[in-house]
Amino acid sequence: MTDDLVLRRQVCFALYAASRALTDVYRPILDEFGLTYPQYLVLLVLWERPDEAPTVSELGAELRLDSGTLSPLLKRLEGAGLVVRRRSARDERRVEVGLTEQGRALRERLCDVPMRIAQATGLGLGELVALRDTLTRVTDTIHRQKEQ
Amino acid sequence: MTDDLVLRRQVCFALYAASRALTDVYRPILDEFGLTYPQYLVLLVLWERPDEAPTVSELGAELRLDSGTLSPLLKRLEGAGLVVRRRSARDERRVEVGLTEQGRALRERLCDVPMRIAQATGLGLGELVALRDTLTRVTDTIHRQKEQ
DNA sequence: CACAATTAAGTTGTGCACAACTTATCGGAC
DNA sequence: GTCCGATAAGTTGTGCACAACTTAATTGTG
Repeated sequence: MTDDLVLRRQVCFALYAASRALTDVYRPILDEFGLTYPQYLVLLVLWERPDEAPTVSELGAELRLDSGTLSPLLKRLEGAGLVVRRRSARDERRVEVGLTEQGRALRERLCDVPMRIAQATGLGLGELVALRDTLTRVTDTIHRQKEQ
Repeated sequence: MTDDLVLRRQVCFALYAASRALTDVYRPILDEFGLTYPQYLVLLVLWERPDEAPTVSELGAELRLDSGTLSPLLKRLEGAGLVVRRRSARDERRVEVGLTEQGRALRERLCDVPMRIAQATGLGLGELVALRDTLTRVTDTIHRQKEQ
């Protein structure tokens, strides 16, 4: 019963440790491009819809990050010349984030990253898909509870 | 093929998102005790062997955190009166971390936390164990690769 | 014993995350 | 048109993570 407090038994620690371990795999790869993992995530969203120029809020909804995290991160991506920010014409509160030519071009240079990461996990494709779906289900369950 | 770059397909994002979502569940619970999640993890290790007073390095090996993270964290736990740090007698380089009476007592007040977290995931016990084991396997695989 | 290499903890600097707050704009009720 | 509440982004402050470095103690080798 109080054995529940043992570190190795806890899913949460396994999750926390695995998340950091995977980020460790990303780090040297992304370092070559001067990117951090959260910056890479922002680029992933932008690459998915290269002509939409989502707002900061829309990026945040996708990644579940708020402006307190995204504003300085986007400023750094802009400083690196990968992204442009511009106030929306019809709603001056919004800031639209678009890719520069350089940011667009980076996509092809990073397209083999997911495969390299998948290999590092040591899991098969089926296991990876199952793991992803379980984790997504957990995340969605938690967020659904939070909204009530 | 380049669809591999889609955010929702990536295990890593699922992992990153799930880890943060679970920390969100912990936050209000641990807040009542003035703890953060990493601080709680340190206490978990200390509760497991309450009479050993592990060194900073030993804590770090267990949690995979370095002194750059642990030193200030332990200083805060000491400030909160939950932990004491003392230089080892036989090796003055080492710092041993022990529980105070207050830190020891906290264990009982937090013993129902794992169950509350498990419920928030929406997963059954079997799924939780399977998830934990898969994640632990991934983490171990990555760390084994890193050592070579 | 001397001293170079190693080890342990701490410090500094950068970049997330997130809470709490501020500023500016927008939309609706009147 | 005016004002009030809501919304969007940014700012500030705290606490991780982690790289790179510093300081101090210890170990190993000649």
